Amino acid sequence: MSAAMTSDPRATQPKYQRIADDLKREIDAGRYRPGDRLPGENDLMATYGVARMTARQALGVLKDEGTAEARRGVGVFVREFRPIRRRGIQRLSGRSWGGGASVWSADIASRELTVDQLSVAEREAPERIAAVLGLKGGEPACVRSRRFVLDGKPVLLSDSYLPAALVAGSRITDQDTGPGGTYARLAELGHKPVHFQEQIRSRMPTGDEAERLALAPGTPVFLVHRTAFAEDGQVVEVNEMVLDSASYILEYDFDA
Amino acid sequence: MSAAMTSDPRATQPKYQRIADDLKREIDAGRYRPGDRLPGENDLMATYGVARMTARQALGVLKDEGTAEARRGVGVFVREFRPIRRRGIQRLSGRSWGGGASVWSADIASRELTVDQLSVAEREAPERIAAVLGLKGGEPACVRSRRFVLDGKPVLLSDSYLPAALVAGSRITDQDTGPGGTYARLAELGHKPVHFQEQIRSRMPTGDEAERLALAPGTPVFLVHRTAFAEDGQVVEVNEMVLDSASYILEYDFDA
DNA sequence: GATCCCAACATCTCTAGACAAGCTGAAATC
DNA sequence: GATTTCAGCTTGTCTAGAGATGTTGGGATC
Repeated sequence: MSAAMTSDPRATQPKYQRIADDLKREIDAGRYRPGDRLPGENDLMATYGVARMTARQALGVLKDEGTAEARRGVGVFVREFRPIRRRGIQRLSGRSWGGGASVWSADIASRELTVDQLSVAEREAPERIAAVLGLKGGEPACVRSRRFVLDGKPVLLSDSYLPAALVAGSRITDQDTGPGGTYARLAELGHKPVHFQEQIRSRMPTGDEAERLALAPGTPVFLVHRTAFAEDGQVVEVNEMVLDSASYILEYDFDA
Repeated sequence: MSAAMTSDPRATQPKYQRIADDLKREIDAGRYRPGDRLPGENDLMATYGVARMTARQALGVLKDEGTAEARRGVGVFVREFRPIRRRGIQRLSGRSWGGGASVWSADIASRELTVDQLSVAEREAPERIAAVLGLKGGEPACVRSRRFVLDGKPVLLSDSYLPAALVAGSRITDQDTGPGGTYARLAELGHKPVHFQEQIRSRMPTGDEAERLALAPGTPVFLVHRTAFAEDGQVVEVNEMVLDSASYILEYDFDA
């Protein structure tokens, strides 16, 4: 979507998007600095010859992104803290505050974390997963369910879903975790995951979860729902994880 | 139903907001479930007697929140992965952070997250905080404790620690959240935070936390420990937060 | 000098249309 | 029966206005 932006400005791109891009470009170039006033609705109407709603929509893009903020009766201003480039590193560390054993880094290289239960199947995914993966009409998914242990203690349940069509005929189903695991295989198939989104919830475990993770009573679990996107924006994997909150802390780094 | 629309006994609320609230209420009540189709633009125009742009704006509120998604040519649907059951969920995404009205960004700005309890003091910080901040020998920290409410429900407790020497004489202690908040002030003082690290834990709340957040029994809390670094690597702020896990989902985006 | 009022200006809300673009299902065709 | 076409639905984009509401600064008043 954004690829066509720079390469083909003539392509049917909404006016409001073009105006928003122009503004962002000028901000990036330092023409407008944090705290500066941006052209307002009236300015954009005059400059670009568009209607108020269109100018508003353009400014709305910047507002939604957090790049700009409007002060009613005053004007639109560049915000002090612009959106980050979301280049975070994901780490799942065991215990201790200052960062102890990093068991999971960006390249998903696992150290002491090992798999002790594994099942692979091709079947229909739950509705919520299928929707995210873009599977229609009972199209099957490749499902890998795993349990991970750390120092002999089970700490993580993971269900990984991939579109079956994506991995048809490959040996991805046999792959274990590790540097040469799922993601490397996806890359070989031309579907290298380059962007990730994680949603984290917390709740009390179900009876089954408590048993499989050998949880002490009163220990909540993390639910991590990760979506992996390829370069073209396609969802190539959905991973649902249940983590023992007594064994894990989640760590994220990012820049302003 | 439309009778209530015409007269506004309470403060005049925008039509689009009222319509959006109606929809959200019905979703919360289970009248529309995830995956269900919502009334579209035409439906809302007919039901509420508003123009298309107004109906669109109402649906835009749900879209921005992540409650609903529109499929062009098809309709508007309740999302599978809603931020949360109830309406007050926030995204604490990396994206949001940097964009932030100091702390929370665009999302929250449009969603009435307000401070309802505030205390500022200069005192010694707990050991673990003082260590991270690099304070020695009882050097004091500036501590801002806040409780945030969303739609009248308390959802977040926040303790922010800054080296007192860093903010001596400034009015940072008076600042509230918002565009000109703590981070903007730090930037003015030459200690602009540029890098962040977050550690997330989950556990059952203490009695005090449960009371202050009005938690339902069996609801765990998130603990977010955020460290903010300036350009030179110095730690300029430590923020410890307790979040109602029933009201919040944490969301992170990152690239490989 | 201090206070109040107000006009100018900004964003916000809303209208009543219009056409474009994408999806779906049914009818027509092969 | 299988395929293609197309009408009718949907959301997306856009216009040219209008009034409401909030902010600001200057001028008149006290």
